[in-house]
Amino acid sequence: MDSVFSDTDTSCDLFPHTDDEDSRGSVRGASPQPDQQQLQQKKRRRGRGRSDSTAQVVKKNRRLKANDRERNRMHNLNDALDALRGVLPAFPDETKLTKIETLRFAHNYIWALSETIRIADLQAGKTGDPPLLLSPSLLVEAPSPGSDGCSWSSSGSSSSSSPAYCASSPGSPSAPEDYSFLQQVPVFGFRSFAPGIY
DNA sequence: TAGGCCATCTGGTCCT
DNA sequence: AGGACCAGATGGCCTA
Repeated sequence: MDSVFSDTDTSCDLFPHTDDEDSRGSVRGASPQPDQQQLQQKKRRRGRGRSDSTAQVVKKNRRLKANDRERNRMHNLNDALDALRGVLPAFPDETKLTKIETLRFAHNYIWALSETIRIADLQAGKTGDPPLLLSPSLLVEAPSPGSDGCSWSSSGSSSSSSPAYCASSPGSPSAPEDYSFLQQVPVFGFRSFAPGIY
């Protein structure tokens, strides 16, 4: 991963004498259309000499800065995705979830937890017990949201029940058998949940 | 080798 | 004007 970043970071600096179009043609386009190639050659020929005007330099610098920001933005997005992976129950085979799998799994995980709460509340209502937003059994049986503490609360947004769940749950890594309650939920099966759920 | 996944670059659009 | 966000394009890596 880091090597990839560093590679492209340096590649970012590998555009010392090319404007945007040139960089696209030479670096990205493995097989540009012949016409485009000719155009680019013409451009390059025309561009020799004084062509690297200050306007072009400014444009190039802006592009590089934009690339850098975009890279950071995507890194932030991936960090958030990693944090989400950390909160979700780990797979027994420890294969890293892909991005789309992470999102779908999170979706189903939240749904399953909501269902569990709903069912627990229903049962509490039947037995005459005081209705609990979060039943003790859920807190015992539910898998820990993550080993690195609770990131639910950091979102600080709409879901008011999540922090309570987190606060009551010791953030210890869960054994695979801890997820049995999730697998009882129809949608949940490790890796089998995914495509076409929503 | 084909297909999936990913990182990056890029230009366009919207927002501040 | 500059930054954030987005989608398309491209190439690399990995796996079945």
